[in-house]
Amino acid sequence: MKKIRTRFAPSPTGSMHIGNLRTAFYAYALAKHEDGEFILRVEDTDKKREVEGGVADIKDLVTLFGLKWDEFYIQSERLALYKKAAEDLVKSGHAFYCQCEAKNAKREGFSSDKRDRCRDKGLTSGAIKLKVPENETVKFRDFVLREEVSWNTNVVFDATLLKSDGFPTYHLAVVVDDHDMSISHVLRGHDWLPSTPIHLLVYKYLGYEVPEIGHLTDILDPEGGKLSKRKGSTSVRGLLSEGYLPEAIFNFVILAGWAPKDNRELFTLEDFVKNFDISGFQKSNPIFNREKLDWFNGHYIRQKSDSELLDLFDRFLPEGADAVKVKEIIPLIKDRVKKLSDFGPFAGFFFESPKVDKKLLGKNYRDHLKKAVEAIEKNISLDRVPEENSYKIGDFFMDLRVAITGSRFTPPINESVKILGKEESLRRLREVLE
RNA sequence: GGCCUCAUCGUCUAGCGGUCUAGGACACCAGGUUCUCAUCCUGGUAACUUGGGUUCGAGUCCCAAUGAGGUCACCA
Repeated sequence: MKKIRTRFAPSPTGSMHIGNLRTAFYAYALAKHEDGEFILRVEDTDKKREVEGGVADIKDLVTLFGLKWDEFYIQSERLALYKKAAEDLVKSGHAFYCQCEAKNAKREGFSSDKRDRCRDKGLTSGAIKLKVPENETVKFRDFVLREEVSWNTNVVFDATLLKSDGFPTYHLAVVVDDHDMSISHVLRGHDWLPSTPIHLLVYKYLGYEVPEIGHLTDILDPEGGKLSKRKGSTSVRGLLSEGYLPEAIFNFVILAGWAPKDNRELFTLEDFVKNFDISGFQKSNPIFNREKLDWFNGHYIRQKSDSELLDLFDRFLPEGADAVKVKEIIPLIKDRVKKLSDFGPFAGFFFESPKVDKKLLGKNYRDHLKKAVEAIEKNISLDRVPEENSYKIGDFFMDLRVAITGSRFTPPINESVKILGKEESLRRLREVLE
């Protein structure tokens, strides 16, 4: 059987989106499940949109999520290849030079002209465009949709293959590279489906064998439409900086658009590769569900050891927080946080004296707190105070909680007082009693 | 608007002609554990878009309508 070779081909044009990352996971699993090869290819053919450090960022992220590429390519270093292919197409009569001004899609809206004016001018320089034939049928079987998709070439436009600056467009580069790199399965976003007939024609005219091609679903925004960077953070970097673990992002994202036969929910990359099956691909677009991501994140946080968490929380700690104290706090908040950035909301009171809203206190709070002060001064367990004074346990601890932390929802208050220390605890109680 | 794709609980999904009085997960609700919150454990509410076919039999196959998404650049 032919070796499976897939590629992840992002553009260094901005921060990576979770949809792109998901494509990488799928492509990786598709190859590795069959002991195939995974190739990383940077598609930097639009020099206007390229961002500084984009390539390094892609490599960093792919590595962070545990994907190892077997080969690495950068399209801007392969320009001669594309130029040759484009010129070959002109020679064989399937492409032509064009010197028209670039169209501005934003201004013209949807275009109706499929055929280019330069088609038969016999120009010998400029951009190179595909000469699309009239009234032919092009088709392929999509391995994700498991369905044949076809077009009449009358609806396909004379796409630009080589720009006048010598760089290829996606349409040319993707075909030339996938062939040159012996890619067996092309996996890409749904948004590429409408331009597939262009690629099919290029494959045909270049005499290349067409690989398996599959189009993935788009992850949708809860408001409807494609995920946009404006609504919520959907860039991978953004999620990471909010305190989501790579394990959680991975698990969440692979399950948006793919599902195992046995309803299993928890996957590591290794599990995913092992269980991967093409028939698990979904056909309809999933909606980005923050609650489920939060659940995965909480789950994976709880899987971590306290010392691992100490490192993980590092970026989210208040100014000057010392490691010894943080280490004591971690067991108390581990079951409570959904994101690493929740450290502040749950444990901020350890580092900064809270403003206590007296309205949160019960009517007997003065008695409760006085007795608590006495107990702490004498090093007596706070657990004994309610029974010795016939206080309702819940009421006593709630007043103590509010006085110490300023909130009704906190980690266990007894342990918190111990971590906070005798001095500081007494200081806070007395301040409320003043 | 043309073309393309899709359609099971609120969300992610299982289901690939009879085993579906439709299963799981998140969320939600209720109960238990508990000094609060949370974790954890129990239980519960909740779905086959509509209309035609095909078939002994349709969530599962076909067609249409409707709805949703994508695309129509010398961007990817």
